[in-house]
Amino acid sequence: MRFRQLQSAISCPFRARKLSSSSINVQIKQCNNRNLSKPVRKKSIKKQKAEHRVNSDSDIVKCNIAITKYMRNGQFDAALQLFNSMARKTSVTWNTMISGYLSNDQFELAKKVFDKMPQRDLVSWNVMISGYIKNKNLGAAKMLFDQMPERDVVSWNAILSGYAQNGYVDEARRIFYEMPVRNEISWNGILAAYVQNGRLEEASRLFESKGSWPVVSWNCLMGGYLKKRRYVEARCVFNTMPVRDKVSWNTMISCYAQNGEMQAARKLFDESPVRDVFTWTAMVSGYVQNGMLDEARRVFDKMPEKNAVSWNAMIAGYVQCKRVDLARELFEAMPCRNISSWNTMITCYAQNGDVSRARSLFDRMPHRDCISWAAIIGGYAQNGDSEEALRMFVEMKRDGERMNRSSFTCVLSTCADIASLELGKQIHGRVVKAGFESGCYVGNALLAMYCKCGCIEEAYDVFKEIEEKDLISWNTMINGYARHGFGFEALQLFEAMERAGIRPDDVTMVGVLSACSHTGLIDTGTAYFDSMTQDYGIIANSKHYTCMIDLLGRAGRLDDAQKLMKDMPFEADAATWGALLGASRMHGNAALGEKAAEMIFALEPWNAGMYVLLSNLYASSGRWPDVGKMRLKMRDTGVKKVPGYSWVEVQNKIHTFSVGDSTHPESHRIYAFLEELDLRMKHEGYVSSTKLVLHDVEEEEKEHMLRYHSEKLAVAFAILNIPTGRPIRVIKNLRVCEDCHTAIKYISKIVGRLIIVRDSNRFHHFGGGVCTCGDYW
DNA sequence: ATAGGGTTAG
Repeated sequence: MRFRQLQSAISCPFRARKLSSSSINVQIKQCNNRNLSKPVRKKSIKKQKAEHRVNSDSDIVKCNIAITKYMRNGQFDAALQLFNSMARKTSVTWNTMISGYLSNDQFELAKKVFDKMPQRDLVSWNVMISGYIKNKNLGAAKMLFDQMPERDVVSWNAILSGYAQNGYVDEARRIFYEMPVRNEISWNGILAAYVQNGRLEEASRLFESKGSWPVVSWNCLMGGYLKKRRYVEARCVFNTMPVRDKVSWNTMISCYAQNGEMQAARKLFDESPVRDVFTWTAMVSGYVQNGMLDEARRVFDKMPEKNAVSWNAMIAGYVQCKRVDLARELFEAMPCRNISSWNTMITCYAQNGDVSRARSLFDRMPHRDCISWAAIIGGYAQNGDSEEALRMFVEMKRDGERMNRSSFTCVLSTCADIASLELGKQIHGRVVKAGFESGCYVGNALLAMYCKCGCIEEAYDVFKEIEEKDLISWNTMINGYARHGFGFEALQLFEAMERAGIRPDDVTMVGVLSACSHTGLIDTGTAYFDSMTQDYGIIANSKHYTCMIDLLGRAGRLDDAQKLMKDMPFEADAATWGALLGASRMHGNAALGEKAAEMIFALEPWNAGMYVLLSNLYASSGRWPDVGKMRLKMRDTGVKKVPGYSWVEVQNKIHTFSVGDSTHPESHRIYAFLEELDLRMKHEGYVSSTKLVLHDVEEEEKEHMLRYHSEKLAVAFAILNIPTGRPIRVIKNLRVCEDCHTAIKYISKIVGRLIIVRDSNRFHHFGGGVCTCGDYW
């Protein structure tokens, strides 16, 4: 019936031209000759006679099919040419044009066709509604939905998914209950609404409330667990689902890959009945995320087909390990760059100190989004040019990048990553001006920024101001306290959270357990660990186990820690072994430490930090031949020790220091001050822990080397340049060295200052001769 | 036979 809606043809402007029916067929034939493969052409020649006869309905269908094909090939000009040449059209013809333009990201052209269309049918409205949603204009979509003369289940499903994609879960639920007819896509729509917005408990409750879901819904739920890094539950879904399609396999492979279980991922990759770009890309990014760059590259080179995501994953891998040249090489070779590719490269240059290259890419890229702006702003901030960073921030507004909540959030998270407190504070000011302060999203970003910049009190002030705190707000604050070594505050806040009736998730519990570990609350920690599954349905992941092993290990219960590790339902990862290693070192169990270190080696042969740690372990017991072996092994595997550096922000400028650095203009003053401090420290009883130096050198020489570590230089510089009474905030890219840690404790007492050091793992608040980490990290 | 709504990777 619908095919016969020929009304539209009457008002078609080209009817006036009186094209003969044969001329349309000629047109089709030409198109076929130019663009279609041989078998199709043969067929059309065979049928040529029939097509010559009339301008029939079947001719129109043939044209429609041809238009669809053009559109699928991205040839929307050819599609338009054919469309224009048609004397008669059906509404399907028009709808095909609209939908084709939309799938080619030509929203404006689609809208033009929709507006010009003489008689719209249900499909036209539905297509346009989803077009608006895709174009991030939910308001306009809703307007069309309200305007349309009649709605069917597709219209309702489209608007439901629109609400879901824009975070309006409650609205989506209302739509779901309001709609007159529901099909399985509607059910999947409401399920996806929960999943996409991180409300997994509701999703799983919904899922269990009803039997028989289509495979898409199983995939949706599994993907939700993947996004939340709840791999155990994801695997459980995978094992339970009655039918599996390609997406199911791909999702499960991603789960393993992201959880660092590359062998399991590989096994599933081999077992999977079908492999597509997603499958291959999941493997590439899995290897990348686990630092196995060579393996990633091998898979990447073998891929039968690559898209932008595959290229970007590989490039990001090179960026991660600072292989700037390889990253650039791929970026220049890739045929299908998108915004993300440009953004990755900009970040790459910015993080490697080449802001001018970053800027030149930024200026050259065809389109910018808020990530691009955050990357370039962060680049300037990170390289000590806060003025230019702020100027670009203003520029962003002028460029039309909407200063919405998400761009604030973006830039704030950049500030957090690079710990650029001054810039963060300036942006905080602008957030207040824009009236976004009390909102949850921006509030959480501000909160995280202050936590990561070492301002735990300011973070709490922001936390208090957030009107409707969500799970993320609580998690950020609890984990912030825990990472700063304020275990007591973290636990208090957790109790407040329970009183407020907010259900904790796995992330919350990581904060809680590590707080227990830092405050030495062994029984409390054990009780929380045991109860979290029963009370909240949270299945312990490797991070929870790592906290527990840390907790037991710290208390010297190495046997219990080992037993817990054996009882884990999955293989221990490097972080878990790392906790055991730390405990072994603390309690002088060299044999166990060595075993742990070797396990970490096996799991992460590229982990340079581990070589150094193990070298130190050998060195501390005078096993110099083993130290030498380590050095050889490092050279053979091509692992490069990441150079340690520390930085500190003074009056809007970031000052960076590396080991034995003498390039800073105030170098002489800094060294003189350190000499002076050294004398006073020794007077107080400080003895440098020379046993930790990697090399077998004379005692005096060792002491000399230790004194020049980057964190000490940064601290000394900061004391000299930051007015008394204000805290000193130093950031280090690696873990703080043990000797420096001891020294900074003394220094904090001698100069009477609060010194906050953020290292790659946690925060240390030094004051009055002690540190909040309790000398264990 | 041709047009519309739901799931996966950076």
